[in-house]
Amino acid sequence: MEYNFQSIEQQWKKYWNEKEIYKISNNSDKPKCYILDMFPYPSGAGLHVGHPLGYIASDIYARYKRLKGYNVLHPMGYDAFGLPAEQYALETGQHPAVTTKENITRYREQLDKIGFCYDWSREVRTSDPRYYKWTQWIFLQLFHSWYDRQQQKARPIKELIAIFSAEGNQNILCPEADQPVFNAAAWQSFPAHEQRAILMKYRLAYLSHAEVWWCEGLGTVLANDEVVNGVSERGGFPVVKKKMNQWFLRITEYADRLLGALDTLDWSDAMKEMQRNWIGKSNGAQVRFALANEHAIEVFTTRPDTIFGVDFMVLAPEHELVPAITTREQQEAVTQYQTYVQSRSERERISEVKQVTGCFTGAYAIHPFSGKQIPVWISEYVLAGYGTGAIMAVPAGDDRDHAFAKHFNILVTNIFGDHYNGENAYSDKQGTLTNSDFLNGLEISVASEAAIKAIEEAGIGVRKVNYKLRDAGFSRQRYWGEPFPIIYQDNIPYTIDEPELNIPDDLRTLPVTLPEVDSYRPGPEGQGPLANISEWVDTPAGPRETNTMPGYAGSSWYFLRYMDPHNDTAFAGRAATDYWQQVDLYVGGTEHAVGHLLYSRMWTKVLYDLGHLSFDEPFKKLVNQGMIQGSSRFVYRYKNDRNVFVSQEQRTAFLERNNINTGKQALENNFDKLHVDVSLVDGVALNIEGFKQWKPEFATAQFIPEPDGQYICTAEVEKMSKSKYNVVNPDDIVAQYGADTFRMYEMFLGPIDVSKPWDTKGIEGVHRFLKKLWRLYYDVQQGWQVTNDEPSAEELRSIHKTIKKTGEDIERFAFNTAISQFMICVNELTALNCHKHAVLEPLTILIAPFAPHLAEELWHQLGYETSVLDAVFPAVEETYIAEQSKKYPVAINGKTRAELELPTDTTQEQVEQAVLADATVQKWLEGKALKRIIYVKGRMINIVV
RNA sequence: GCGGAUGUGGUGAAAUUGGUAGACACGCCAGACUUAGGAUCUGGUGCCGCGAGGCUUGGGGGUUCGAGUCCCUCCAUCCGCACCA
Repeated sequence: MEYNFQSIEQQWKKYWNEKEIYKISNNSDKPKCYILDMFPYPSGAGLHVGHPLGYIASDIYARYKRLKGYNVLHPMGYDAFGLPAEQYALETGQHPAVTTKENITRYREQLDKIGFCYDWSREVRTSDPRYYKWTQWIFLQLFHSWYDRQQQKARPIKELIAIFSAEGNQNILCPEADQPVFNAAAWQSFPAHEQRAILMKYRLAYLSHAEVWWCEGLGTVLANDEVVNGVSERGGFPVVKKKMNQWFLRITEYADRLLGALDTLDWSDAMKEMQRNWIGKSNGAQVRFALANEHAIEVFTTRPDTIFGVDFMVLAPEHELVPAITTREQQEAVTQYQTYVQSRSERERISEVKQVTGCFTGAYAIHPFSGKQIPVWISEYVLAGYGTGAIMAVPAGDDRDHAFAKHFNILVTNIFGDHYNGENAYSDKQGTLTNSDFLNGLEISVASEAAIKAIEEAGIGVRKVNYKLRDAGFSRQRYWGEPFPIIYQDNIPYTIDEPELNIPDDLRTLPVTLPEVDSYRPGPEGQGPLANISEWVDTPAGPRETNTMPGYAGSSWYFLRYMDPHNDTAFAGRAATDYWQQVDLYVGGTEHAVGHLLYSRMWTKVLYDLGHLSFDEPFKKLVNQGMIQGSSRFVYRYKNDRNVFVSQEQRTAFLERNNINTGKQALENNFDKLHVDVSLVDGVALNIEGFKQWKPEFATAQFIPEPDGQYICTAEVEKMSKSKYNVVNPDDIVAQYGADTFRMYEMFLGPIDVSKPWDTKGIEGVHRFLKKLWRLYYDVQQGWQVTNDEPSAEELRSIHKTIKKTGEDIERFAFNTAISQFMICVNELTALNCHKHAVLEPLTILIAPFAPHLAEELWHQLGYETSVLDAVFPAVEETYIAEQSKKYPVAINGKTRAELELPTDTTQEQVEQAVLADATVQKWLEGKALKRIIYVKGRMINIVV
C-alpha cells in the first residue's frame, strides 16, 4: 500500500473528534502554555493559501509544546461583527447574522481540512449575545472608571466622587483642559446634571462633542487607525473631520504605560517601533506668549533652547483664538484663507504637503524674554489636533518654519552662529547658541534645560510631555455591532445598571441585544439604522443609544474569553484567568500594529487596574507571519482584433508583420494585458483549450504561439485576490497532496515572517519526502517493515542529531530548517536501510507536529493504542551524537591548505604536534616563521605565520 | 523627510556564538528502468578556467589569524509613519 493520505487523514480526523483529543482542561498539574492566533473576520471569499500560514505555524508550536509536557490552550474563534457583512446586507437585504453564519461554516470546513489542534469547544464569536454581553460589561467598567494619574491606574468613579465631595478637584487634574477647579463645597452645590457632566470628563469611556473622522461612503465615523492616507481603510472612501456627539475611550491616559511596557514584550522591533510612533511621546515645554491685548497664545515646543530664534508664530486655521486676535484690516484675508483650508479634503492636504500657504492675522505677540514684537500667522501646516494647535516658529532651526519665512519674506534671526548658512535651517541638536541672551554660548542640550528652568521661573510656562496618541472614537453609526447599554434620560446618558435611571428591572440586564431590523439604511441626522426602530429605542426613561460599538470592541478582549468561554457570571472566571495568564505566543499579521494590539493592551490594563486580572499585558510574545502573495499570469490581446492573443515573445514580430511601428510604447499601445486564471497556466505555458472554455468571449480565440507551439504568459507578483485570478485555494492543494504535505510545504517555503509569492511547483519535494518516510515503515511488496533489532551507532547518531536540531529549530520558529533536517534524517535512514522500531518511534513523535495525520497512522502501526499527541518529545542523548574523530580543515593564514583527522578530545598541545607533523603542512611552512596555531574545537585549525 | 527591516546560485533558502558559504528543496543536465513519462531511482549542478588554480554573500573601506555575520560608508528594495512643532 502506497502512502494514501486521503484515507489516512479522514480516518484520524474522525478519531480525534470522537476521542475529543484536543479538549483542554483548566485543571492540570502540567505547566500551562497559551498559544493564540489572531481570529479571522469570516469574509465571503473564504480562505486562500495565504491565510493558514500563521495558523499552521502556531499549530506546530502548540503540538510541539504538548509533546513537551505542557497543558496547551490553543483556541480559535471568529471576529464576527464588521462592516462587510452590513454592506452586503444593504445591497442584498440578507441579514448580516445569516451571511456571517454561512461564512463561518465555510471557514470551519476549510480549517478542518488542514488538521489543526484547536479546542473547538472553546470557540467564540463576537456577535453572539452570550459573548457581547461581556463586551458590554467591560464598557460599563470603562464608563464607571477614571484614571488616577498619581497612582497611575484606573479607579472606580465612586472613589472620584468621594474625593470631590471631600476636597474638590484641586488635586485631581482633569484630562480635559477646560475643566475649572472647584472645591468640596462647590461640588456639593452643583446640580446633579452638572456633576455628571464633570464626571464625564474623567470617565475612561466618555461621551463628547468632538472632532471625529466622518466617512460619508460608509455612513459612519472611524477611529484614527481606521483612516489610512486620508481615506477609509475599508473601501478607500474619503473622510472628513466633523464635530459629533460620540463615545470615546480615554486611551491617552494610558499612553505612558503603553509605551513603557513595550520594553518588557517579546515583539519584533518593527512592531514595537510602530506602537512607539503611534503613541508619539515628545518632551518639551508649554510656553505662553502674551499678545498686546488681553489674549495669550499657548505653544508646545520640543526646542525651548531656540526661544530667542522665534521670528513669528503660527496658529492652526481652526484655532479658537483666530477670530479674537485678527485685526480689522486682515479680517477678509483670514476668512478667505480659512475657507480655502476647509475646502481641501484630507487627501489633498496630504498629497500637497510641500506647498507653503498661510495668512497674517495682523496680531503681534510679545516675546516673553526679549519683549520683541512677533507677528502671528495662521497656516495649515500647523495642526489643530496636536499640542496646543499653535507653534513658536524658529526658522533658523526648523525646515518648515524656514520655508515659511522665505516664502513670506520674514527676517530670520540666526541663533546658531556659523552653523546656520542662511539657506537651510540648522535642525541638528548639536552646537552652541548665539544671539540668545542668557543662553549664549551654551550647548543645545544644556540650553534646553536652562530655558525650561527660566520659563518656569518666569511663570510663563511649564515642562510638558506631549503625545500624538488621540482618544479612540468608540461609536459607529451602524447596525452590525454591539449595542451600548446606555439610555438617555433628560438627554443625559446613563448606563442601564445605574439606579438614577427610571426603568423596569428587565431593562437593566445584559446583554442589550441587537433588535431585528427591516432595513439597514442609516437613521435620520447621521444616526445608525437602530434609530429607525422606535420600539427598541424608546424606553420608559428615554431613548437608547442608537450607535453601536466599533469592530475592535469585541476583539479587544476575546483572548480572555477562551480561558472560560461558557461562563455566564463573568467575562472569564478569576481562577481561569489566573491559571492561563498571558498569551505566551500570539501569531498574526502586522496590520493590527496600532489598532487591535493597542486596544487589547489598554483593555487588559484597565481590567488589571480594577482588580479583575492578575496581569496587565495580554501578549507576551508576538510573531508576525508574512503574507503569501499571488503569482499572477497575463495574456496579451491584440487591440485591433480582440479575438487574437499573441504569445509574450511573439508580440514585436507580430506587430512588424502587421506593419505597425514597434516603438517604445508599441506593446502597451497595441495589446491589452489581461489576467488569466493561474489554474489555466502550467508554469508560464497556457492551457489553450482550458482558456477557450474559461469565458464565453474566449471560445473562438486565436493564438499566435511561440515556435514550439506553446503560448507563453508573463508573470507578476501581486496581492492574492479574486479579481486578479491568482487565488490558490487550500482545499485544492489538500485534495491533491493532503493536509500534511500542505502544512509542511507552507512551512518549508521559508521563514514565517517573510512575505513571498505562492508557487505550487515546489510542493512535490515535500510530498516525496512524506512518501519516503512512509516507505521506512512500509514496503509495497513486503508490507510492514518495522523490526525490533538493536539500532546501530550510525542510526542512533542520525536520529539524535535530528532530535536535537529540530527541537532547537522549533523553539526559535525555524520550521523550514527543521523540515530540512527531517529530510536529511529520512535520507540517511533510507540509505542505512533502517526499519528499526527504536529509531522510528522517536522519528514519529518528531514529525507529529508537522504531519499529524501521517504521524498518528504510523504511531498506531508501531503498536500504540494512545494518540501520538500524548507521547513525550524524545530526549537528546549527546553521547550518540558525539564523534570519535573529525576531519579538520587546516588553514594557513585563513586559507585552507590541508585536512587532518583528529580525535574529538584532542588538546591544543596535541593539535600543534599533529599539525606540525603533517607532511602537507610542513611543505607549506617551509621558510616561514610560525607565529601561533589557532584550534577551534570541532570547527577548524588555523596556522598563523 | 523620519523610523524599521532586508540584500547570499537560475529559484525558495541554510549557515544558533565571527571558524570548511550555498545545507535542504525546486529547477536544470546526464544516466538507469520503462511502449511512454509530468512516475521512480542514481549521479552532476555558485562563477571563471582544459587544468593546476582563481573568484564569490548589493558596492567600497575597516577591525581580525579568520567576516555573509562586527564597525564605517554608499546603493537598491520592502514595510510603517508623515507638515507631530
